[in-house]
Amino acid sequence: MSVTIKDVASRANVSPSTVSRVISDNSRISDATKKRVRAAMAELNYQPNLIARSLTNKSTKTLGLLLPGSQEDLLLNPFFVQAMRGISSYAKGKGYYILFTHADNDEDEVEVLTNLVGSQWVDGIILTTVKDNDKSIAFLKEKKHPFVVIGKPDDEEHTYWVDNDNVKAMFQVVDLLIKKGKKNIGFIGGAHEFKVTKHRLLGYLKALKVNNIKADLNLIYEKDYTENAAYEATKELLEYCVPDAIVTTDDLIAFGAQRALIENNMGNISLVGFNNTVLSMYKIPSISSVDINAEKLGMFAAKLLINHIEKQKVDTTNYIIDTKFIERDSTK
Amino acid sequence: MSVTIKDVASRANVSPSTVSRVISDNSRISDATKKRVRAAMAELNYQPNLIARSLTNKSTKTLGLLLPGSQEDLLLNPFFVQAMRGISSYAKGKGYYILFTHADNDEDEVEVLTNLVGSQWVDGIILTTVKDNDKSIAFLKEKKHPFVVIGKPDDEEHTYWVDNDNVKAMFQVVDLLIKKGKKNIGFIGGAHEFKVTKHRLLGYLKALKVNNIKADLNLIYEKDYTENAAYEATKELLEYCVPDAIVTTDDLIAFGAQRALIENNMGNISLVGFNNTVLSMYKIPSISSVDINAEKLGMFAAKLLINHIEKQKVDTTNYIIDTKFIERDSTK
DNA sequence: CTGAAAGCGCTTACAG
DNA sequence: CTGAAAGCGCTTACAG
Repeated sequence: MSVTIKDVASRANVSPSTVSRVISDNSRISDATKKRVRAAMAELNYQPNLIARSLTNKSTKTLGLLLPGSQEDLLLNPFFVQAMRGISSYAKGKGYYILFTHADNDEDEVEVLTNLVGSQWVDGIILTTVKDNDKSIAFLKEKKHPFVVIGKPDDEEHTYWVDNDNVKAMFQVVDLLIKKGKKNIGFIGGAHEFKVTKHRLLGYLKALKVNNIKADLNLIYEKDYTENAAYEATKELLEYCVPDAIVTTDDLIAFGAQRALIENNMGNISLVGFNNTVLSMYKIPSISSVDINAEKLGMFAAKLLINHIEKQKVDTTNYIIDTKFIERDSTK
Repeated sequence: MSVTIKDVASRANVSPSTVSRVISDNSRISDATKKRVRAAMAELNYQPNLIARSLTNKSTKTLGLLLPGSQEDLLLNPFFVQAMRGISSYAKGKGYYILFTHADNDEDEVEVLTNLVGSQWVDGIILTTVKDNDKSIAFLKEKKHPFVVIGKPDDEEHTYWVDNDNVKAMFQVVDLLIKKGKKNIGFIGGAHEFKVTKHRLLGYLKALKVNNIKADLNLIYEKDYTENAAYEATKELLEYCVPDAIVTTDDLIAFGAQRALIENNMGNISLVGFNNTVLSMYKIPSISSVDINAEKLGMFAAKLLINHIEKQKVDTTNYIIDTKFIERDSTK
């Protein structure tokens, strides 16, 4: 059916081995032969069969991307698409394909990974969320299968990972609010099981402590990453007290919080989102947020993984991607 | 390194051929042998190497998904993630993997496809947007490579595709608005090059015609699929006249339109979005929208493609996915 | 500088 | 009911 290395060989009057060497631009092949073979390839419109190559090389040049399946709406968070774009761009530049899979639920995740690793489809795997005692990480470590994780894992030393400094990023936000005279600051985060929630909460607590403000657990909520869960949490919070400000771990959460605030005519209470999604800019008032550079997170995840796979000497096991506070009307 | 069919064979004292037949549950193998071989597979934790299998079978059991790269923000539209989820779910159920690639720009698209097809990585390809004289479609047809397209192509008869009935969906929206007494209705769509914009515009025009309202080109805008482009278009529109209602081809566009309306104290003008994204529900006023069932579009795209690849007899070359008008405050 | 041969891990037509 | 052999399309150590 399609043209193979043999067809090229016979057309150029050389052996298949020679054609293969021309493809890899082996220096021991004469220029004359190279020219002839390349002409034949062009005439026949030859493209190497990558499956065959993968089998001999024991490398598929593809990366597996595991998306979370646990929470229905999690995937709708623009973070994932942005990270995917970063991953995809970098991988493409290095000649890698991306295979993407999703888990249906938490238990399913390890099963998906088992199949992926066992089938030998991918050279390495990118995990997009991290939890405490993460089972996927444990599994891949045990299998000694190359992987990288977006988010800070338990074992920072022996895992490849990329992340923002979420503690610091949230610390700066809360510290700034305190400097502006806010004392009573609410915290509305995503589910506690995710490391990212934990780290941002730590930054919040640290800022309070540094500024000698006692933390009040009644001001702290950890729910789902949805607009509605955040709306409900904020209503609860408002029943408890009227805060000076509310910080959140995601713009979607900030949107829900803003809705509750506006409903209670408290639209002027300071509010901060996270991840700086497009729509935060267009809210009324526009919502301050922290740009976490999701695309860059993806790019560096791919970079770290590919370096590792190709056994480049890597001087680090992780990258910390910079964040940036974007101030808008909601904190002015 | 990893365990192969040979290892299983020697452990079970049979030939590799027999092991292979047990894997495919060939009926000519005795139950006793099957049991023995399966035990060996379990003990050794054997999983077939799918790359090797692909090479012999000339089928990779993976589908290529091409995402648009032309417009930076297009991908942030929740539609794509929802469609991806549908594709991924269906494919997973049928034992297919998804390879995803993106084009950097329009010209790049055919090049990406050339590589994908030539490398023989995928059994079929899913295209997620359709334009007039779509080059990607032309290319895949010429190569006779199996593919399916989300959106209605030029050649409806000889292409596999899934789509909503966008003409009808928009017709119903506009017809309803007219029945409610609106006459002067603005239309703000995405870029004209996309079929989907065209079809929704057709539905708009048809509804006007059926109701004997003359179309006014000054009420019609076709810009990018971004909040901001829509905001600008709406401002322009408002300078021209004060409409009774505005229909759009996307929620993101409706968001931008709403912002312009509210700024001009015209928040009470009827407004309709499209694609029914989560946030439309939480806008103030909440925005009516059309649910296009993106996940179902994805599922049926995968279904159609897989049927085609596996040469199931398919009684149709396309599926029309139902839409549903979700009425909210913006049209009450 | 080039070729023949072996091998990657499967599947399947052929033979018994 | 089972096995030996050939083949899928590459790459590379070995030989010359």
